[in-house]
Amino acid sequence: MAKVTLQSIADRVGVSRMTVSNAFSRPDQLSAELRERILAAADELGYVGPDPAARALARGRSGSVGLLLNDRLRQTFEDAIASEFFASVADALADNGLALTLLTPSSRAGFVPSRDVAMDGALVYICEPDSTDLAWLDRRGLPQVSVDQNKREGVASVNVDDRSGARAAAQHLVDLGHRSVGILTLSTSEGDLSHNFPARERMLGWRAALDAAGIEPIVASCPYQPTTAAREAARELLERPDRPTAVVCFSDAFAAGVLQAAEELGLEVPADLSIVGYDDSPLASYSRPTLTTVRQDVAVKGRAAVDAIIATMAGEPAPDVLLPTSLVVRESTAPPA
Amino acid sequence: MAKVTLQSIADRVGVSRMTVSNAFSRPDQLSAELRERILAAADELGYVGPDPAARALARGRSGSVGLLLNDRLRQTFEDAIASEFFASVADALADNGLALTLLTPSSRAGFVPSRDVAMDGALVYICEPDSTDLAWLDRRGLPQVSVDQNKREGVASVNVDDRSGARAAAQHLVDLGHRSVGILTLSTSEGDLSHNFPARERMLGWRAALDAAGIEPIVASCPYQPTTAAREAARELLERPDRPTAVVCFSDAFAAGVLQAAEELGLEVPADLSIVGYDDSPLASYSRPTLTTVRQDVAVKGRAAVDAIIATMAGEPAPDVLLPTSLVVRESTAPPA
DNA sequence: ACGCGCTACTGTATCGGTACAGAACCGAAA
DNA sequence: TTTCGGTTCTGTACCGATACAGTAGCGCGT
Repeated sequence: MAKVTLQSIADRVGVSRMTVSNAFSRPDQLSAELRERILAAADELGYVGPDPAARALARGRSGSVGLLLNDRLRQTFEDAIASEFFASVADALADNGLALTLLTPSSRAGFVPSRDVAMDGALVYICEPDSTDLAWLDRRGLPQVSVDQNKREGVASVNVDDRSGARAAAQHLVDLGHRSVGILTLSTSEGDLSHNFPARERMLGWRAALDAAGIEPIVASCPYQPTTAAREAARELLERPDRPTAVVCFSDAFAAGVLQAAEELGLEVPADLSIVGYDDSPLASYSRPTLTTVRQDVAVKGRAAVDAIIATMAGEPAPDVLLPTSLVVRESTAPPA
Repeated sequence: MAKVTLQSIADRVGVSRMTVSNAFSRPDQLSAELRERILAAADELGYVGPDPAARALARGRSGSVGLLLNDRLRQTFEDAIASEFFASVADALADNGLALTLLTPSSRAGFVPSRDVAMDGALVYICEPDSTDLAWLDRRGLPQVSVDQNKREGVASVNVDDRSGARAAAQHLVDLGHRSVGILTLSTSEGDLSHNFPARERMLGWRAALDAAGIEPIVASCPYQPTTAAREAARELLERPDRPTAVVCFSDAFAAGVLQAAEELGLEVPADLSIVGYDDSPLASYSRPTLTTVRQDVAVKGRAAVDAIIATMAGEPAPDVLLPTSLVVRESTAPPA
């Protein structure tokens, strides 16, 4: 059987194609009675609804929003926080009649998602600021929102107030009486934290509190993956002669690595070592002892990102959102021995 | 400035629009020299590349594959296994020049992702077999692959050999000498496990091993979310007068709930209670004690699903894949006291 | 009887590409 | 010289919808 299009339905009912289109897309443009007849005929012919591709071309928008990541997803998702953000974004978009399309790097020559995938806007989540993908988005003139990244001129942004969060984390240790504090932060490929918003802000926050207390931290770092890297970096930190009595970490996963290292070295947490994580991921509650950490509301972040991209697509001025954090004190911190 | 299209470039270079199209999409159709000139002109005019929407309409395919889920993503992603699968799918698709679009339920009236989103095929991941979304996919005649679901006639499927995995888990407990075993499985909204492939197969596997040993299990169940439900269900199970000496669980998250309940009740794991999880999610290694569990290779599952959808889209016969599992013995199991 | 505003429907011109069949040209084999 | 195959480029006909302006008919106030 031939493909069913608006035209075939129009012919069947004896109206113009435009009227059939309106029956589906602008019900207020025709009488209810005629609309019923058209829909019935469409159903009878096995019509599914206006073809999304054709509609996208004619309307000039595709109804989907891209999410740009520099890393492969498998890596990104090792941390539950990323996937939770993701989920929140997808749900919020769906409620606004938009679909989420993932733009992850492709190994296939000639296929560049940020250039070749139809979308009306994009969320830029974890990207090098000078990535070619970003350049394609710019070139297409697509509305963008950058999340957990440095602001770019004229681009909407959604960020977490990581500096305050980290400051609270470090202050908590200071208040408990710690005077020797370690920092386990993220080591980026460039060796330069300044372009990574969370890494830079958290560092500034930790140092702000420690500086005020006259404490010079011992800094260690490790890459985002694999998970074992955190444990090894933590071992080194804890085997130093001037072993700190407390450690603040870039994430809960890093903190879990410190916990493992402490266990291996026979250190009691929090009696011998206090640990503070970041994010309040599920991990923070599952681990033993449970982790003191800085909570960020990832669901809210996702919704904020969606609100921002929708506003930007509507031509409204680019908002800059900064979301609050809160310290969650659990079992992994205590005064020093 | 007016929008740059193939035609503007053609006019600029003095060739036909078709030749410009070929310069981008079929480089072998024209001389290298002319192609260079065309690309240079395109670059100069600020052309980004063939418009994805127009290309989708003309070619008859959109270059993206949908992932259909019945639940909201936020819920689905509470389990790391789902997001890992997801990530693996996205990465594998990208390597094949395809994008991944998420089809999650929308609260917006008139927007039905499975009907309204452009795609060339769909992976059906967690869906009621009689969902309307599935019906739309069918009606569109879209190639499908169902994952972790019962096979449907003529639809490709990718499943894990959950029955064998569960049997191995239960057999492990039998071999350790347990004679009183609890099962904490998934309770579905319908109260009927038969339509949920993993739930049914795991139950059949557990029972197969236990039946052979003449053991009648004590069965408890709880919903997939929230996470606390597992702990509560586990408490009930462990407070029975005939408390089992071991429990097999539907997932590692469930097992973690049992672990928490045991802790609350002052039971030592594995001395007083053995626990076996399922999936070998990160949780299984993080928890204390570490969890004995059944490993499934989610990355392989994702790649298999992608291979299957690509084959199906190419018109090849629908494959039925069944992936192996393996028992991973860690600290949470031991002989009964 | 006339003009007015409304609702209900239609005609035409895109949207920006791709497929496919051919035309023009050129060197080599017969 | 003719024929033939191959490369390179062109013309035309879609792909399946939507936007927007326009027309027809109708009730209504005057």
